[in-house]
Amino acid sequence: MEERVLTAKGAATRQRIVDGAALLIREQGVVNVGLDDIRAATATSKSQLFHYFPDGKADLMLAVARREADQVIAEQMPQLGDLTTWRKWQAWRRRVIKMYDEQRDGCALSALVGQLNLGDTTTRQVVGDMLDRWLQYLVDGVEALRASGEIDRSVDPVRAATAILTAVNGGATMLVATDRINYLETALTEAIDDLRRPKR
Amino acid sequence: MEERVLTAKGAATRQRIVDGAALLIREQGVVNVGLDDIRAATATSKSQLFHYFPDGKADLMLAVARREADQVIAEQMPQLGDLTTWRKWQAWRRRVIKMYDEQRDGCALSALVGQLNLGDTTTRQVVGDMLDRWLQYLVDGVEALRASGEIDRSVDPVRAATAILTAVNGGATMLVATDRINYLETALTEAIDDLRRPKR
DNA sequence: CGAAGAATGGACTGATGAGTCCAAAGTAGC
DNA sequence: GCTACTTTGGACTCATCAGTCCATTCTTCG
Repeated sequence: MEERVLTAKGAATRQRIVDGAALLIREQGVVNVGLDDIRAATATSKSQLFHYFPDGKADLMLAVARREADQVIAEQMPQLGDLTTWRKWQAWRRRVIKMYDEQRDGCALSALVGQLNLGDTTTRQVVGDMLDRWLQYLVDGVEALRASGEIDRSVDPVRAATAILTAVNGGATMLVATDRINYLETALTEAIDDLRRPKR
Repeated sequence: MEERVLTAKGAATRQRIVDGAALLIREQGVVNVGLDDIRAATATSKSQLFHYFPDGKADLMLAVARREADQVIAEQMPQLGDLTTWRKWQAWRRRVIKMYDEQRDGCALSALVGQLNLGDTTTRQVVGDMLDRWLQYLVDGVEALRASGEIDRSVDPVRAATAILTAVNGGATMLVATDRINYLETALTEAIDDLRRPKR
């Protein structure tokens, strides 16, 4: 739980390990990355790995999970944080699609989600928190559109935001599974366009 | 590639292995299931595993993948195959939500998708085919609604079906990742309800 | 029956990979 | 520059697990 006392050098090494591990895992998947691979890729020794992550691989994987979860949000900025007009929503949409299209090898989220051990509550927490933050940005965005009158009053911001978030995640999952981007593209576009369709 | 000559007994054993492996994997994830576990759970011997799956674990995993892919479709029947009225769409929707809600431990699809090795083209093919079939049922359903005038002519069946399929997959992924069903419930409901909202 | 081939049992091998350990090198503050 | 602590190197252990091999028991069918 408690972080040990780390010197600047130590902190840098720790970070190097997490970053290197994250990269390897994106490229090859959790299963195919061993501590020795990480060691080699980050120019460290076995003892360093266990020095900075006393509980071993699980510990390190959790650190990677946290890093990647933050990354997922960070990659969408600044657009995600400023969904105040229809035009900006479109910019975010394009950004997301482009983002996943480019790094189709390694969607950080999917690598995380897909390969977590069933019942791993800590990782679940990390992912859950990330999704909460993500959802909140979307809710804020929908509310902004509603406030400015760009979409109908009858739109429920939380429900709409949830639908959009799910479209992104579903699209990303299917992208990884099938290497086809069209699910993401279509579903996200439809979900956003639906904001402008009047409810009945 | 070619199946060997199997006696009835042999075929039964093979099936027992695939079924047992599938169950174990749903419960514990691919990573935590070894050939010895499968051997124990199915009352078989090592030589049997390699007799029926000459290429070893990868071979067996592929058989499991195929089985599970079929299962995903089969579990939604007969509703999925007869989405001809609005009422039937609702029945299917409830069915899907209930299905995932109950077996939240082991969504066959997610277990598959999440844990496949990156770049495993054969598994990708299996998943891709399954999604194609699934999508086709949805497209047929949307077209039926359109033909009967229950929804607007302007609805694009393929796009709408894609959005719905993505909602299910995204919801399922997030269910596994967070143990929360609400993403699936909300996103699927919204995606289906959007069918009835007039385009502009 | 009686061979040919299918099905089964289970010991054995070899590789891999997580985690341990101790000793050495660096660093900080007094 | 001395002591306490952090950081680093890397060999070693031990368990796990996929895959091999051969011997034995069934089945089928002429």
